Amino acid sequence: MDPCSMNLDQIDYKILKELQDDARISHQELSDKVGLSASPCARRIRKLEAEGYITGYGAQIEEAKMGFGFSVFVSVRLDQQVDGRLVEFEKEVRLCPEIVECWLMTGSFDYLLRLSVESLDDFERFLTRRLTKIPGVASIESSVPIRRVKHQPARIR
Amino acid sequence: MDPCSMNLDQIDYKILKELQDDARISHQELSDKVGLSASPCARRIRKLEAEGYITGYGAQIEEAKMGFGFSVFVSVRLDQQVDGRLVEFEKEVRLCPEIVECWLMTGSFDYLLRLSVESLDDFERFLTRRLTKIPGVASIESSVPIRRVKHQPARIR
DNA sequence: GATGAAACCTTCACCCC
DNA sequence: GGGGTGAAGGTTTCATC
Repeated sequence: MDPCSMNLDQIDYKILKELQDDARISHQELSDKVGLSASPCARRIRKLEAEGYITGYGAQIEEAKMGFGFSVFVSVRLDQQVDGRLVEFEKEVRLCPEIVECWLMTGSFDYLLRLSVESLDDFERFLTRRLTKIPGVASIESSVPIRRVKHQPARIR
Repeated sequence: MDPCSMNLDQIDYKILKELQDDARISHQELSDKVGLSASPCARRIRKLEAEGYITGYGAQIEEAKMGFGFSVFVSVRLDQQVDGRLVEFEKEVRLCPEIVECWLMTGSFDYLLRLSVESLDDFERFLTRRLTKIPGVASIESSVPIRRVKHQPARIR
């Protein structure tokens, strides 16, 4: 399952946690926090990147400030569970900027989406003009969140 | 709604997009991409940070490599919708490392959680020993995803 | 918005345990 | 094998235009 697994120690986990919180921390400051000097600290980071533990570094953008403060969860069921339908649907999903997250689910074989839109009006427009027009979409169920209580990008041991 | 809104132009949006993809890009390279020189580019970044458009920078960690490659969505309904119950539940949520995401939902007034666990066994343990033990939890419904089709941290105009 | 100098950070070869 | 040191090169920052 894990072709290139190396054994991480407590220092590695600490480095990952610190970098998850602040990707722009300097090697020097980071090395102080984890109890190492800058050079071996940098070496460990490079190794974590090369082995795929760290996949990238991203700026966290405030969606609400972008004008997309309104999220909606949408469950979508397709009328046929054939592979072609899934491929076609997923292709459309990737093209919609409103869909910020999409999961293929077991069970009733449908998709869970999170949309990021400006308003309820905006959501309705997207629903009627775009989502329902995708071939194979059989039924749609929406849930509106009040607020995000917790959000942790990834769990670290 | 937006106390400190400044008008962003196309260059600002481009800067945000580039930084979302690669927070560690140098000001020099970024300035080339957006058609500016390094110094005004850095000024814009500082402004975007100060005004709250950029809330931070984070390393992206591969959960699967951490041993938590298994996600489960869980819908939780509480037996009472009184404020105290919500506060208590949310306090527990923040303490559980397995819960990586939590939304308070409208409608049936419950929570949508995403768990990050090692395995189905691990999930069952968490469910029976911890989640069902939280006071006020009336019912739980789980959905297991097959894979994440799309994941965009935040939508940018 | 651009330039250039000072301060800072990253990187690498090298040494040590 | 992994950790420390120091010098070279690159990057950020700031005053200035």
